[in-house]
Amino acid sequence: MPPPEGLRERKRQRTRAAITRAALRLFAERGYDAVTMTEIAAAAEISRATLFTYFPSKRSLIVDTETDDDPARIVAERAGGRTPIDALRRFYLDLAAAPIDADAGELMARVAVIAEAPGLAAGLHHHAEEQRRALAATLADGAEPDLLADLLAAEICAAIATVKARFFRALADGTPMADAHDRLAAEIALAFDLIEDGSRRHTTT
Amino acid sequence: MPPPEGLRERKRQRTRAAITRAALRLFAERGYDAVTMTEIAAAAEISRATLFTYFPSKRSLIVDTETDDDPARIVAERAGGRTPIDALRRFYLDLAAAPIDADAGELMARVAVIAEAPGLAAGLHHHAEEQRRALAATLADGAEPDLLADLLAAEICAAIATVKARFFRALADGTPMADAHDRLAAEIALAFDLIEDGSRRHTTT
DNA sequence: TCTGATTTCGGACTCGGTACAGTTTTCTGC
DNA sequence: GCAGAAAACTGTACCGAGTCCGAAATCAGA
Repeated sequence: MPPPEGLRERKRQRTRAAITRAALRLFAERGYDAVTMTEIAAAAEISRATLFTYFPSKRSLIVDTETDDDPARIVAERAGGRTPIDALRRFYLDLAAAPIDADAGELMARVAVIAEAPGLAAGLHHHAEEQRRALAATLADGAEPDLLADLLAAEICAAIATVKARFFRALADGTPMADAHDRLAAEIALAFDLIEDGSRRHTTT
Repeated sequence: MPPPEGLRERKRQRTRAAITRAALRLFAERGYDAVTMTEIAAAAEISRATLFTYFPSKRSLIVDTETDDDPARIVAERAGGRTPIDALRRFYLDLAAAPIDADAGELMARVAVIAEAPGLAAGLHHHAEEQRRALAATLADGAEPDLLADLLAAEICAAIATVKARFFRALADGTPMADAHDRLAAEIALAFDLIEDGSRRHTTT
């Protein structure tokens, strides 16, 4: 269905696009916290109530959860004989190897907004916390996670978040996409090496 | 100054105590999210505006930041010749060995409230995030942290948070303080071993 | 007791988010 | 093409956290 079916759906997607466009523009102009939902609704030419049917929260306007890597799922669906960490390492290396398909300009705008929104990290961490919990449960095969599962899940999620943050930070600071992309793969490899081999192998201090 | 100086100061401390008492009671009765600041003010017999001069946010009513372990400080002030991880391991083992001095009943009430407050983790993570950033900077000797410093800081903070969470979870679930306390030391030791030696040494999968 | 500084107070305000009833638009079956 | 069901949109009223302000009460020092 190349035309996405129905006029209703088409309109809806157009409205949705108008909202994100307006929001991103306002955020870029004045910063996340200085823009109100009422203003975004006005800029997108819809009512405030309607805005909340498209996006359940202000945060959801920039934190797209569609492109969602879910560590727990990756571990649960790993090929036989492969360790959880190996599966995760491979997945994220593949992810880093793939080209960025999204609109680079829009992505950069998002990154820039997120990079200097102080009140935004909390929401991201909430999402990360759920992923961590799920990963711990998966590592424990669904049972109540023991200490090792909890620790491993926490370390893995923390490492992934760290590498991601460094990637986006680099982009926001002006590093060309190609360079940041290259570095990303190397950093992912080191992150997983550190988890598997321990810090003793990787530090001199 | 055994009488803390001045009638004003005495009154202030009494009011502060009344607020925390009222808040903790209400939270325990109905849960964190179901209690409003207006209700707390009424229960403490002060005005809502005054309540906000004693506690700047609802969260601050239960998250006492006074007993504050700061990893960055611990690393920065470690004895010469000791590695950062060693310093942290020792500090947290000592912390676990020390008896709990605070009022056990009130502490348990706090823990119980926090354990089932869904909208509370965000604030805690914000604090944790600042600690993580500070630790990374300290590990990098104040310079812009490289990947290794970022990863180590993230893993350490994640591990500490995990062990703490398991401890409080156990208490909230009814584990006697003595048992939870014993387990705490063992879990801290394993957490730091895992960071130093890597997961390969500690898992069979 | 008078004066000046703090504290407290009530109330109005902002902003994110929810609830709802009523209207418009689109879809579907005839 | 039309009637009615379904969905989307709107305005408005509401809630709770948090801020701000002017006025009143309270305290400290002389």
